Amino acid sequence: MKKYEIAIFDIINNSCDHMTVRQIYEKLKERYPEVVLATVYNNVNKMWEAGYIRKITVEGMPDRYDKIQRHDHKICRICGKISDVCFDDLIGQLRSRLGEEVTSYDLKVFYVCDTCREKTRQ
Amino acid sequence: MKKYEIAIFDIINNSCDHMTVRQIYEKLKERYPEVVLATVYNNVNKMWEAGYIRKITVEGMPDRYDKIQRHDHKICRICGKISDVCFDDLIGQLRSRLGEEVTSYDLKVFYVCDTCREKTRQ
DNA sequence: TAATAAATTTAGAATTATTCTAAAAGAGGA
DNA sequence: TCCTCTTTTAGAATAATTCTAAATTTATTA
Repeated sequence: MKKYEIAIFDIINNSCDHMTVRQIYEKLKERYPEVVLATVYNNVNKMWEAGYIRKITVEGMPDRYDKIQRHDHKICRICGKISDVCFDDLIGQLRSRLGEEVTSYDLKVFYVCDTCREKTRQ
Repeated sequence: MKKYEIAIFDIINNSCDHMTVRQIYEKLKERYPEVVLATVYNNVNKMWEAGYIRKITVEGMPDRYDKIQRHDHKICRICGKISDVCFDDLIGQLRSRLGEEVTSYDLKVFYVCDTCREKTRQ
């Protein structure tokens, strides 16, 4: 039986962050100090291929993993913080433009978060 | 005067592909065989920071660079091919939902290209 | 124009993320 | 128990990217 798959799945699903493999690994080590980084890579890759989790890629950062349910992301241009945000589902519009072979989409909105706006203000 | 900046900028703007640093470098070497990879990294980084070019990041691929003018991308789920596509500008909608601090967005549509659909069919 | 300052380029090492490989460890069934 | 299949591990390998310091080029200015 897979020892870590469920644990990793839970970490991804119960965090409001969007965690990198390294962060998942650190978190997992709190409960299983003996676990190894490659195991996390193995598991997230399989789960991602199987469609249980979502991968989000932002320029200059390592890949992050996220729960699967539909939502979008806003990313602070300055500090890179990623937050969930949910716009209307565009899949219908996109399909009517491109055809049925559209399977999904990825929408990231860049903005400046409150903290960074304050800092820049002075 | 910068020797390579304009050349690199032209390569990015005149290609219909979305080139990786490596590809830009190979292309640039056709004209300047002595150029070095780090130079391409230096230049694309500066141009990206200055906002002259766009960076596009897709999971599992190295970063790619693109012209700045507004457009979206469709990416084949199977072979990874990236093409330009232009949907209506969403910036207004996004701002009205999130506020004026929205600066830009990135929309990628995943689909299955004709070639890959054929292959999968059999 | 010579001297100096500033920016760019280069070479190569260093870092980081990720994948790969082969061996070790588990688990379940015959 | 023996065998097979899967997961985990350790660590090497790869690939993308950044960093550093030196060399070269370009710009500035006295």
